[in-house]
Amino acid sequence: MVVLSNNDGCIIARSGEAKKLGIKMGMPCFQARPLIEKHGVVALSSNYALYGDMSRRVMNILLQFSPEMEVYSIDEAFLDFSGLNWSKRRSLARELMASVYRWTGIPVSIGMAETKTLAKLATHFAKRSKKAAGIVDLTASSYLEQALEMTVVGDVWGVGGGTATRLEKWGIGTARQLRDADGQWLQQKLGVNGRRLVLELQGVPCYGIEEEPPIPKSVRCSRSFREPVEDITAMKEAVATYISRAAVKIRSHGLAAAALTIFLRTSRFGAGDHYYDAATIELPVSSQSTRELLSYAFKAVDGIFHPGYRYKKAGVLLHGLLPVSQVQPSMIDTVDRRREACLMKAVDGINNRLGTDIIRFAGEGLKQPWRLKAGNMTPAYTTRWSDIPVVK
DNA sequence: TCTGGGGTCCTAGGACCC
DNA sequence: TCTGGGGTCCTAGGACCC
Repeated sequence: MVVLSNNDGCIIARSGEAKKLGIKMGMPCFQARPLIEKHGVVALSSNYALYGDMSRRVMNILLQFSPEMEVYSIDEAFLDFSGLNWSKRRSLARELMASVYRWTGIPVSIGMAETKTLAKLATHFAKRSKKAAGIVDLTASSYLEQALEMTVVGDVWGVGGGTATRLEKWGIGTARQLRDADGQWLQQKLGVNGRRLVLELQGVPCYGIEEEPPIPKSVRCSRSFREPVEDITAMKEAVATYISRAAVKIRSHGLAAAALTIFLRTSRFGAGDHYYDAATIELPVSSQSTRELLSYAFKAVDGIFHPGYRYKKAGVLLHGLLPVSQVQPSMIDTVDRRREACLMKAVDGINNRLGTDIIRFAGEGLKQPWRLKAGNMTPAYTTRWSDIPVVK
């Protein structure tokens, strides 16, 4: 089985069997099509409502095992187990694994170590080793050397493709060699991140547990289109939809945007005309009102839209985000911000209670033919009444 | 024919200040 | 002949993460 990205474009998750067939991460779906058809691979559209909800359930269980927890991504979290001895850690980890499995049906693996980088490395082995039974503890462990030796440098957390190639050129091919590299020399080569990498691998923590999710500094919403968009009305509908999404998001954090950027692009692939352009507008007063943001966004689209191109993607960025309470008002403001805030609060309230998009802006369009395709979606088992599993 | 989406951090260089 | 020293802020580009 494989899971596809938005628009059923790329392969973004694979079962063990799919990996064995040679289907690569990030591969465009159409390239994998022959393999998929030949071996009867099930290709599912991504179902973020389901994944998000299941993630939230898992995280809530984890929270019961350590109050010091950082939700790192949709399927990863860091927990602080410091101060516990080996046997206590071990039994807690086992209990945690069993609880998540019992309450959600999701198998998890656990890596423990002195630093985040080493803990990530430990999970790598926890996931793969049969003997480990899902738990690997590298804290003051005799296996640490072996694990570092067996890890290629590109698999270390924080080492991407480009850095891995450079490191290998300097004769650093394994995590162990990276740990033993000269920190000062590496700092010259890779900047402060190089130094942190070495220290973290040596067991000196450079990154703490971030319990509070940080307030976003920018919010982006962009999508590829199902069919290329050639008409400015459809383009404005799409941009309005993205603005609307992004605005809901900043309001949920109590933020206002000082500026917005709109970008349009044709396909990045193949021959023919490639076009990309972006326009940024600084607002006279920071705003979180969809209506106001929309009026500027439309002006931006007018400025960069050129008929004749087959646009494949558009997106919006809200930046310069600041808590509403810190927004600098203007003496010559033309917007009644109190009224606007009441309106947005009412709209968000209704949509929260009755379902996303119950109320939306006319500019977002009705038919929205450019909307994503998702050809093989699993039901939203846990977030939609009509999709709820039935016990027979 | 068909190729995702959303973030953060760091650095170098330029402009500017006293 | 010779031309200081110490900062901050902003931006673009690169790298990384999931």
